[in-house]
Amino acid sequence: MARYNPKEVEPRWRGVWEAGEVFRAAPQSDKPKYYVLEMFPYPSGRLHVGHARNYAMGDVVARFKRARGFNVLHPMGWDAFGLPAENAAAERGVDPAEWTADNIATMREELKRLGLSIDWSREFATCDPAYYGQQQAWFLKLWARGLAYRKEGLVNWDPVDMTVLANEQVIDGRGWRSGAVVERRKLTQWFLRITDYADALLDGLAELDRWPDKVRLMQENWIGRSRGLRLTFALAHQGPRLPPGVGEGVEVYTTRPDTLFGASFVAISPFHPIAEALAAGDEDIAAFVADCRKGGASEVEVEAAEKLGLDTGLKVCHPFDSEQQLPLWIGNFVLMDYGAGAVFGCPAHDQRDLDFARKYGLPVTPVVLPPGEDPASFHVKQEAYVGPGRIFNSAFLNGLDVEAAKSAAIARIEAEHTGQGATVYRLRDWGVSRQRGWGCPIPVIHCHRCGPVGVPEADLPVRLPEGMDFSRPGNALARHPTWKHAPCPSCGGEAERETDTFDTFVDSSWYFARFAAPFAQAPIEKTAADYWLPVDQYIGGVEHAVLHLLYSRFITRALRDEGMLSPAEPFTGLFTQGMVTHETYRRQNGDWVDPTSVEIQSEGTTRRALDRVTGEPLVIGDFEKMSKSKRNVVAPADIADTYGIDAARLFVLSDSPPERDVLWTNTGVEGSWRLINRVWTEFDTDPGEFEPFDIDTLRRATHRTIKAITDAVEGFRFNSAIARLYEFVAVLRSCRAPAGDAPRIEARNEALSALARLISPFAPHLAEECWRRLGEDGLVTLAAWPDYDLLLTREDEVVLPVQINGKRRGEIRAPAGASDDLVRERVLADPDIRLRLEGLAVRKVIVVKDRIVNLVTG
RNA sequence: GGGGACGUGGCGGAAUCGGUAGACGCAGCGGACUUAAAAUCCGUUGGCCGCGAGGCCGUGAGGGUUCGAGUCCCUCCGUCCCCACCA
Repeated sequence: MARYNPKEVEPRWRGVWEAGEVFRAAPQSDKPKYYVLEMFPYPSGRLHVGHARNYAMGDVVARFKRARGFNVLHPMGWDAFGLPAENAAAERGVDPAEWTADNIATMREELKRLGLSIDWSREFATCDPAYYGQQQAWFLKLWARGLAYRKEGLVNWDPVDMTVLANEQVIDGRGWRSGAVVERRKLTQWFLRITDYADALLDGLAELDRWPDKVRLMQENWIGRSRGLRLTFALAHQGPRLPPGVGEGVEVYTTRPDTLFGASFVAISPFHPIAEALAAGDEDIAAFVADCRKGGASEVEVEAAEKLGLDTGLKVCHPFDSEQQLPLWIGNFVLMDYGAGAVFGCPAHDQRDLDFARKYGLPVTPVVLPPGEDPASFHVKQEAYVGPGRIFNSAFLNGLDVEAAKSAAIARIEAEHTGQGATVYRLRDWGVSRQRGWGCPIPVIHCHRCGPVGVPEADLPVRLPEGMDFSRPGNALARHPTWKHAPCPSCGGEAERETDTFDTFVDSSWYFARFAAPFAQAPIEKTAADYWLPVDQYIGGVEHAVLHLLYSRFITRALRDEGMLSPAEPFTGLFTQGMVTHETYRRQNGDWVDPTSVEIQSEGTTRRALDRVTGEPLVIGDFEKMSKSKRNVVAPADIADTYGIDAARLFVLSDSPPERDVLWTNTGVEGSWRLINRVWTEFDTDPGEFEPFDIDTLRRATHRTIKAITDAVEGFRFNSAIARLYEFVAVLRSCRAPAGDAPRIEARNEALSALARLISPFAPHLAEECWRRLGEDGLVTLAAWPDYDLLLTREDEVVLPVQINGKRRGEIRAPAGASDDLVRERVLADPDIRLRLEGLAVRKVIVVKDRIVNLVTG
């Protein structure tokens, strides 16, 4: 009997798996297919236990499905373009390609040590020209179909890093890396027409019934479909003529056409063409517009920013009454890129308009009468009324309810041809240009004569050049001395390459399709993709709930419409897992301390932390997401040496339900390590040690455990599944068969055989070792999942708690499935119960079959 | 400001259909083994009262529905997440 030694066992079995190529997905098969995928990692350099948890979850699913008879695809790749590589290049002078390749090499080894059942033959990185070249190919197809276009748009510009930032890279109005205040700048950018798919993406959510409701709701809100009216307020030709370039009217969008008679002003964005035209001829307006543009678009600034406006002096005509004129304001709160870039203000029924009106002394005319209010006395004071009611003060709309009035107002405007009903989305087209050197080049050449021309397919991939200079901020690709010079593919004349690269979200919006045939000569090999897609189970962090998951859904639909693949949705099942957190420790001076240099002392239930070396007392902080800055990162390798990878896998899966955060503790890992040793002990016991046991009891426990764990894994309740393993091992240690007792040995072997297979998805190395110890020839990894006998999972006799008026007062035994009459008889005959019922009249007896009995007294 | 989720012992959590609240793990306490420690094993561990049998209370707070509520409904408190000047 030898102590289980993971340091020896784990690498040995990984060698066996690798030599046998047991995780290679068959290109086709009689078995049903199952595609399980975890969001691929950015090669940041080191794996931490948060990665381990994510991939362990996918691995449990992959191993389980394989055992259940599926042809499983479980691949791995690298989301390898992005800023950290450029930062490393700037700080240390390394080549981003080399830095990335080194990190991949390190992390690949670390991932392999986790014992994941991955088909490594399909591995690729998004920075491989073979991958990004295919991305360029499909981009050109989308462009040809009009799904990509160039447009001058407002972007977040980091003036220090000299690049566009995505909204999520702007934190409190500052660039996430430079800390510089982000500016709004007009820049010509490439966009993908995701808004063409807004309806499809919204409606498609209804079918994603294996997605968390939360994520579906977030996407729904992000797309933000609203129905309303676009209408034009004609400019009044008053006094002096309209300034040049202003046009004849102001188009606005509203979801409340029912309140048009309550309008008291129209406001345009500082970025509106009319504002720009006016600014050209008026210093005050120019100053105001410039001031507005300076303000950051960040949440905090917006929250704090005052609603500011400037009266242009121009007037517009009310659409229903051209006699009535409204002032035209410029408002700092009006967004240029939503709706029409202009609004009409109805202060009585919109809080923001009300605040604005009060500030600038504009009229407040209520037009919706709340139920029970008197039209003569109803006034809006400091709070706008946004509820339902009857329309009044509104000519032909009077007396209608809000919804009817909306329809009536739209109908009238449409009849007069001054506007029409419209659907507007919060979703904007996806700006994919980035002024970065370490990304996928946008495969376009700008010709002085022909304009932008796609690089011919034969010339793809457009490779990144070597020797880019990352030592200065800005776009290293654009300042490469020779790269951008290329002849026009169309006329052969002098031309320049596009120097922007794609947003890395483009790279990750189709990689799951590439895994079907990762080295094909086309972006997607349709036969392979149609076999494997959609991904049956996708697993990753909830932080990608909108962007990555929405972009992937969009690109999948766009490529489908291009005929490149068949399914509309890329991921039929989605699971968003929680993070791994760790307690934090700080010195008295505030410095963070690495957990490995902390010694925890316990006195009763109080804990103290001391520096392991100096003995200095430390402050114990909260559990927080593992991060370098707080020095609370734990790497799987740190645990592997002491307890083995299986213990780490078991712990990260057992501590919390998968969607919630795990609190990483060393003592917790020790608990998992204990389980591993207990399991191994059961396979390695001396036949001389035995405990007398009832065969039926053990068999029932075995079959009940198989059922419970099967159901738990199907339902992503890995923590509950592992709890059942603990219980089962406790049963096994009290059921040891004496030598020569064939029936008991058989029952025990049945139990051990099941245990090895049940624990295999969680602790695969241990399971193999146990399987071999059982004398089985093949790999437990390739063994079929154990079946259970439903009869054995049920009890013959059940214990029924007996309640009197809902309080538990005793229990009786009854055969399983006993009739209500029999149960009632037994309860009323039970001496304990009779004693308690003394002096009480039983008015009603409620029997819930095989569960509970409740006696109601009068 | 809008939307959503959650709240159960000292801690992580279980109870998936409205039916024995606290499975399983961690920490704690007591014991066995040991010269001793570690490891391992056994027992115990929601609170209060009681020598005991047992009783009472208990799932953030308050109400409601029900024979029966951690679970359903309403109000409130707290925590977390997402979006945010979206017209």
